Formats: sequence, structure tokens, C-alpha cells
Amino acid sequence: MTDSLKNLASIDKDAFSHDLISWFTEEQRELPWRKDQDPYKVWVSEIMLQQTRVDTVIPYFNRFIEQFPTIQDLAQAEEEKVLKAWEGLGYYSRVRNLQSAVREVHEKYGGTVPATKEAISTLKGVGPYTVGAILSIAYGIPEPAVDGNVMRVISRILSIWDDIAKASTRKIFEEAIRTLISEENPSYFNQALMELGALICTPTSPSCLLCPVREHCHGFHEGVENELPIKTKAKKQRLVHLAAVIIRDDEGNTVIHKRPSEGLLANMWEFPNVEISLPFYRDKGYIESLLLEQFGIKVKMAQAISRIEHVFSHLKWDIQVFEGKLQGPIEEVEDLRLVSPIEIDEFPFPVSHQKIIQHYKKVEGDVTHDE
DNA sequence: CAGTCGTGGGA
DNA sequence: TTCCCAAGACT
Repeated sequence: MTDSLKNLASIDKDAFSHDLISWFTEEQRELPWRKDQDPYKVWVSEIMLQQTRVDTVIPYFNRFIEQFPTIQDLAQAEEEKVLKAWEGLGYYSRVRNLQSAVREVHEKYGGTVPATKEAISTLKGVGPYTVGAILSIAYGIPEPAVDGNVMRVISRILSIWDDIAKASTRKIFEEAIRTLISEENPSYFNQALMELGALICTPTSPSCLLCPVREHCHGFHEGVENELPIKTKAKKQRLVHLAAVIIRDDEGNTVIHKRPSEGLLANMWEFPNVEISLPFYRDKGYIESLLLEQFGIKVKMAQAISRIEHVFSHLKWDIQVFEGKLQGPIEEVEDLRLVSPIEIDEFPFPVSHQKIIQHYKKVEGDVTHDE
């Protein structure tokens, strides 16, 4: 770590902060979470922005704050409504952790987001980055907020060649930021580094000629700005074959299933589906037996109607979508429902299964469809 | 540490 | 098409 920061001492901290913050003051984007410094709104925005683009977050943030304007509103909301508001954003444990933490703040701190690193760090879903972001942006406390932008920008400015994909590397950048951060305006300092990473110091072809801190940048002066940062690439997704079934009853309702409370897409709803190994790929009898085994649902399978490929960070789903006819009643359990095309809209579904909803609705009410 | 956990957009 | 990515946290 000592060697990684060999260029840190040569940075003119005051001039760097001034150039960076002046640029941000002039050039920052108008974003809905920048209208005020409400710690709750800062918190929500930071959770939404994790691994997610600004343009994607904006409409979600506006709807979310409209629906849950305060900590109390979110604390008292049904989880189902909260998940529905997050539907399509991905990483759904983010919002379940957020609501859990908001409930803790509501009960334990009277609805005031704690302003110390020690207290805020214990909240679910609030890691090292989010701690620094909330403390600096909402409370003006000089704490590093090291995200991917900051690591990219600082790796170029200080010519740091450590692998930013490794978890341990973040500490090197936190150390650098602790030295460089503006005590007068840590909020703008942290936001400016991220804004610079988003607008100027981009992953590919950075716009160095437009950069307000080019004169401070070792990477630029060494001509290595396009070599940095060092980031080992992720490995390929594992392929999983699924068979999902639109199971209709005589009234045109369909069966939906709530996923377990832990793991992939926790507590989201889906069409009943089973993992199939290649040899049984289209064997309807085999799929019928798995549906009975795993969901207690008796189905008469009909034809396959489409194939959906859906890519996650670490796996890829290849879903064969079938139609089927419900034989008899479904078991009366919390994780199974029989819903109409209208009622289904109230339930949160992952994007892969929203595509299946489209197929379900195409033949809405047409009970003579399956042959 | 390395794997888990989503999605949509751009090169 | 394929790949990488975008304001990470948790186990």
C-alpha cells in the first residue's frame, strides 16, 4: 500500500480540491436527489445508485419518494409494495435491506438517520461506500466515499496499478481520499470525484483535455490514462435451463409463486418453473411430475410458446415457456396464488417473468386457447 | 478472498 | 453478438 501511494505526497491538495470543487459547482448535473440534503433521500438515492446508472435510477427515485416520502412512510409500508416500487431495478435485496434499516432508524433513532460512522455502519445494506456518501453529502462529515468512479479517477491521478476488482484494494483509495479530501466541503469533494468519473474520466477514452484536474494527474502526464485502472475481468455466467408454465384454470386465472426469502430474487413472484437438465428438456410428463413435486400443483402441460434468455451477473437463464391447464384446486399456502390478468399487476416480478406475463395477457380470457 | 446478487445500455 | 459495465453489500 505504501508503494501504491508513492505519488500522493506530490499532490497540491488545496489546488486540487479547489479545481475539482469549482468544476463541480459549475458543471454538476441537475438530479432529483440533489434538490436538498434530506438524509433519507440521500440514503435512498445512494442505495438505488449502487451498480446502477443515473439515467436508470431517476424515474425510480421520483416514484419511490412520491410513494414513500419519509422514513416513517417507508417503515410502515408493506414489503410487497416496496418491492413493486423497485421492480425492474434489480438487486432486490438492496430495497429489503433498506426497509429493514429504515425501520430500525424509525424505532431506535426516532426517524433521524444517525450521523456517526459507528452507528450508520451497523444498518443493513449500508457498507463502506454508502457510509461515506451519506455522512459527507447529508451531514458534511469528511469521510471517504470510494466507489468505482473514485477508484478509476484516483488510480489515474495517482497512477495506482493495483487491481480495483479486488476487495482489499478499496482501502488504498480510502487512504488516499483521507489525505486529499476537503475539510471545508467534503460533500462536493466526494460528489465531484464521482461526477468527474461519470462525465470526464470515463472508463474508455477519458476526455482529458476537458478535465479540470488534468494538471494534477500523474496518469495523464505519464501517458497511461488509457491503461488505468487495472481491473481483472469477471468470469462467464453459468447456464441454467428452466421450464416455466403459464398454468390457467377454467376462468383464465393463472398460478403464481412467491420465491423464498433468501437468495436469488428473494420474495419476488414468478410463474411456477423447474430446473431441467438437457436430456429432459421438452419432456412434458417429466415437467408435470416436477411441478407436482416442488409446488404441489397438478398440471396438464400444453405446448411450448416461447423461449426466453435472461442474463444475470453470475448466471444465465434459458427459459422454455409452456402453457398448461390447472387440474383441480391449488394448495392453500402463502407462496401460491391464483390471479387474474388484472390482479397480477399488483405483484412484483423480475424482468424475466414480466416477459412471461406478456404472453399470459396476450390470450387474456381466451380459455379455449390451449389444445 | 471469491461468489452471490439484476438490469439495460453502449462499444 | 459479445462483452463490459454502473454511485456495492453480504456471506
